[in-house]
Amino acid sequence: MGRVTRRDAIANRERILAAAREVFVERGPNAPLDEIARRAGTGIATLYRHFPDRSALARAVVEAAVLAATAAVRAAVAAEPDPFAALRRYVHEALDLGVAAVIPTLLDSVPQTDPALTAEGGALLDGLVRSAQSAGLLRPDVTVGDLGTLVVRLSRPLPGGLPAGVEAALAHRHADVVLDGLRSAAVTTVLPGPALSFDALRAESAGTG
Amino acid sequence: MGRVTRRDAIANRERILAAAREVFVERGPNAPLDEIARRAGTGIATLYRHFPDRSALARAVVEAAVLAATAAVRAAVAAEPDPFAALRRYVHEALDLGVAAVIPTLLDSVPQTDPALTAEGGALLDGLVRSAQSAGLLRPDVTVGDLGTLVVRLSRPLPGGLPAGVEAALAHRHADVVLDGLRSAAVTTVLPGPALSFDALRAESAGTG
DNA sequence: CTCCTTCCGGAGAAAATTCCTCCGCTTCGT
DNA sequence: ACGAAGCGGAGGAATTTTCTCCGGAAGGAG
Repeated sequence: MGRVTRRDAIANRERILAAAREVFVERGPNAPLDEIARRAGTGIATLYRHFPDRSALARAVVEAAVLAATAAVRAAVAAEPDPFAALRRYVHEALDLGVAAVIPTLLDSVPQTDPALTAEGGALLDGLVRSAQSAGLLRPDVTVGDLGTLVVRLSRPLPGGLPAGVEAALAHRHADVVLDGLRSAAVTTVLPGPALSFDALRAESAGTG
Repeated sequence: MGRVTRRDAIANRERILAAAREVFVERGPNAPLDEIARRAGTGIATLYRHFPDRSALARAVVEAAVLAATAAVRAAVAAEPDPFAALRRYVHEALDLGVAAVIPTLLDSVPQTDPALTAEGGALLDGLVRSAQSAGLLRPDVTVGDLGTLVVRLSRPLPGGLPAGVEAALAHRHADVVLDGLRSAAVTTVLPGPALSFDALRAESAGTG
């Protein structure tokens, strides 16, 4: 009894996930599912067939995003011996994947996510930050939380609707400005305000909706 | 015939404008007007009384935002002889005013805005950028467009709903990172991608909706 | 303090949007 | 070429959003 899934079905599922990632980032966790289907180039019924309701779709999007981000950190660490270079590679890669902003957007629409899911990527990134700081390459007053939220800021599309190509090019451009600001050599003032880890950020965000 | 406007009416108008600024930034140009009224602490009828329709409200919000931003540049120039310090002051002030992100959000929902409105602020900021670059303080490969869009990235609330205080503190913190990355001393690579002025940005954004 | 004018708030009908299922047709894989 | 799996879109139900109407509250002049 070959339990086979058809190729077009797999491809559609993939395109729906990608479209959902974009639309959720642009329009928030309550974005209309019709628009996701439209952007994926499928009918709305296909979306409902693959994901019985919004929360199932959200869950799948978050899971895919976290896995992709984790893989990107792992790849960056493997490819670059210099920890700051690894950080830099990760940031640009995360922008290309378009994977960062959707995670905080959907995390609290997705109850009881497995904490093990985010653990590995968080730990890897944290290690990268620490070793870049030990090597004197990354300014000592930033945290993993800053890194993550800066990438979120960089990867959200700007309001006003730029064409995708310009949007992406600007993001990489601005990432390089931010990365230059993150080097130890760039420090001119000690950063104000709360130095929050990922966990502290999640704890804070419990308060407001 | 004292043509007087009552004080509570003026106060309500102001609170609606402030709420609209926030809500438009968070939920986009089609945000429900009910939510704006609710956040302003007024009834929905009061909103409609002051602003006959969505586009009148949007127009008023944009106008107020542009005027406030222009005043902020002017004040920064007046207060700081050092052009980079003026830039820095402007960035932080713009974050406090919460005024940057709403402009691109609403600009194309507001047809036929007076170009003279944005002209002064744009010219002032452009002059500031140029003189900071001439003085060798600001990296030469950034444009006013970069400045503006970076401030937009910094002033949008992060997805996931942090409490307002944390949100603001993080924004100022990240602004300092970005500002350090904008100094001439920070340059490690030439910035990739398009170096767009404000006008070029507006021209680009005509394409996609 | 009182009266008149201006303004406010919320109810609720109408309009618009969004959800989500059903079923005839298409495409895949063998 | 046949059977099974998957697809798309129509369309009614449910939800959200718009926007007006009017009884009552609140500001301000005298």
